[in-house]
Amino acid sequence: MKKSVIRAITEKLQREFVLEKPANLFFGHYATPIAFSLAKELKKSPIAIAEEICAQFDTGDIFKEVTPIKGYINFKLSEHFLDQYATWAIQNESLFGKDENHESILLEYVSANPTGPLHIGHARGAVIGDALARIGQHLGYQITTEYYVNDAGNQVDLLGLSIYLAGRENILGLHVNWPEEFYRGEYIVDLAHVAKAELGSSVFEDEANIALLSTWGKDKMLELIKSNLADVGIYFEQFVSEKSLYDKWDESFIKLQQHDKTYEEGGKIWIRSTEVGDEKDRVVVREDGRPTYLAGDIIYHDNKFQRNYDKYINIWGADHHGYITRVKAAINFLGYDESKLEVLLAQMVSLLKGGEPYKMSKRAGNFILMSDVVSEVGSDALRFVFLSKKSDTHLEFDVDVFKQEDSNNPIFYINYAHARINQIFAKAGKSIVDVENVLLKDMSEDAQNLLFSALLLPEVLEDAFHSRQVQKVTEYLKNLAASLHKFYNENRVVGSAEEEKFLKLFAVVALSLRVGMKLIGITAKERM
RNA sequence: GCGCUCGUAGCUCAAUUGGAUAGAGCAACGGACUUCGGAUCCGUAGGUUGUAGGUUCGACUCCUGUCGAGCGCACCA
Repeated sequence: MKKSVIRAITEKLQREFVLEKPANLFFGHYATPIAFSLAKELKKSPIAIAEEICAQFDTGDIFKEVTPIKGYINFKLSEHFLDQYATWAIQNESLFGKDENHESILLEYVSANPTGPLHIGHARGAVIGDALARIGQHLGYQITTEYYVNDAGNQVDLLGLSIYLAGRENILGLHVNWPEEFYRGEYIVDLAHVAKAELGSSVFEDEANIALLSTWGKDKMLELIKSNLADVGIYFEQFVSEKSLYDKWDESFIKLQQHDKTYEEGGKIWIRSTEVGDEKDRVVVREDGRPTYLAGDIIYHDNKFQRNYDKYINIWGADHHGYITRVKAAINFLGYDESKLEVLLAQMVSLLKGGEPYKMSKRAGNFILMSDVVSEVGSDALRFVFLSKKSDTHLEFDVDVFKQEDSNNPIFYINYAHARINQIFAKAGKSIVDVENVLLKDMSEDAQNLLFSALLLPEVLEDAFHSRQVQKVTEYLKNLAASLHKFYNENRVVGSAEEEKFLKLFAVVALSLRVGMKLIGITAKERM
């Protein structure tokens, strides 16, 4: 819809312009403030320019009216145009909102350490990444989703040690001196019991088995993470193991050396990240020859860029923000265009329970499991809460309040609108094919506005994806549902003279609700 | 101390990325059905967009200062 409008206006103006939607539909469906920017150039008042431009347009197929108001140029679409689009949309549901972008994008998200179950903070990035992937794919982008598995390093070792010690204490009944840092939480003890069943309790008798328990535990945790994700309908196309990339270190290291971006000092190898604004240079290989985490990420991003995507999106928890400069530096030093990497930060989620703050930490056992919240409120509600907020705002909510949400939950509100439309069709004894060719003309202003809103989904999706702000979709769905409920309360459908027109109109609304919900990972209900 | 993110109605959040009168939901109050499902709708009230400047036709949005919150500031990941 927007594209047709832009094409028609470009034909007349022969120049770039900003097209926006007026705050109030009373002005028109679309508007452009171009007269303001032309004012200086033409040395005339915006109001005069707007009037002149409007005179160039003749009302025809697309526009019913083109009017200047206070310097803005407003476009009102013709019913004929809206009706044609509506008919097409109803008859081509699977194509509605589709587009033909060809950009290829590698989307990496979640990538939580395989040392424990996912917690509520991970869920935010997970849900946002998944929605972006769904929307992007719908718009034609070639999106590959990927999970980077940190299966090497201290954290995994610590997991093995924690299971080992938990086994000694809980299964062998031995006294254990716990180190300062280890993984707490009952899942470690559970793991120890599973280890006993699968590996035998003797595994806890020799500390040489810690390495085995690390690998074993990591695999178990990855399985658990996958099932946590599956519970909210998230499936990754690829998992990339950090460990498996270490073979390629030499290759990446040579590139860095060739560009003179590393140096040796104190027996360690450093990367010159200060050259591109980092606070200090970073160690990539320790004195004992073990690579640091950053080395792993350098190889990984080298590997990513070799796969030659048009763009790379990483969704990280906001606590990793300080890491962006380093990784971008590395990408630059490897000889790639670091602007192709976009890092979206999912801000911290602060949870309250009964007004008490919850401190979330993976190392302490005191965090809220994503799976607990999902089983309490369901996947749909969890998704909707996270998708309704910009990812970079600090989000705070009380679990108890979240649990209470039932009829006040916006999901119910939207589903109700969708189910309601189905009920009306049933009541009228008609189906969509009976009304899809009805001409939508001479409708009230309200009906036309509702139709226009319902047809906006494609451009909302485009906007949401471009700006990487999925809350635009949930916001749209809430508004569309509200418009439907309002219209329903003010207009009798079944039995009225305009029954068929309204049914067709409602069919378009239901279509947008259904497609929009599907793209945020929620299935619209036919009845409630 | 330095850096990143954020600060909008009592609460939780939007605001077409620099555009027209800053909008929703919750909470509060007052209304609307012998109903196409009231799980809905209508109305009232609620704001100096943390604060002080600046940029311009125009600022919640951009710049500078300042206050406050969260998170970082590893040879952990």
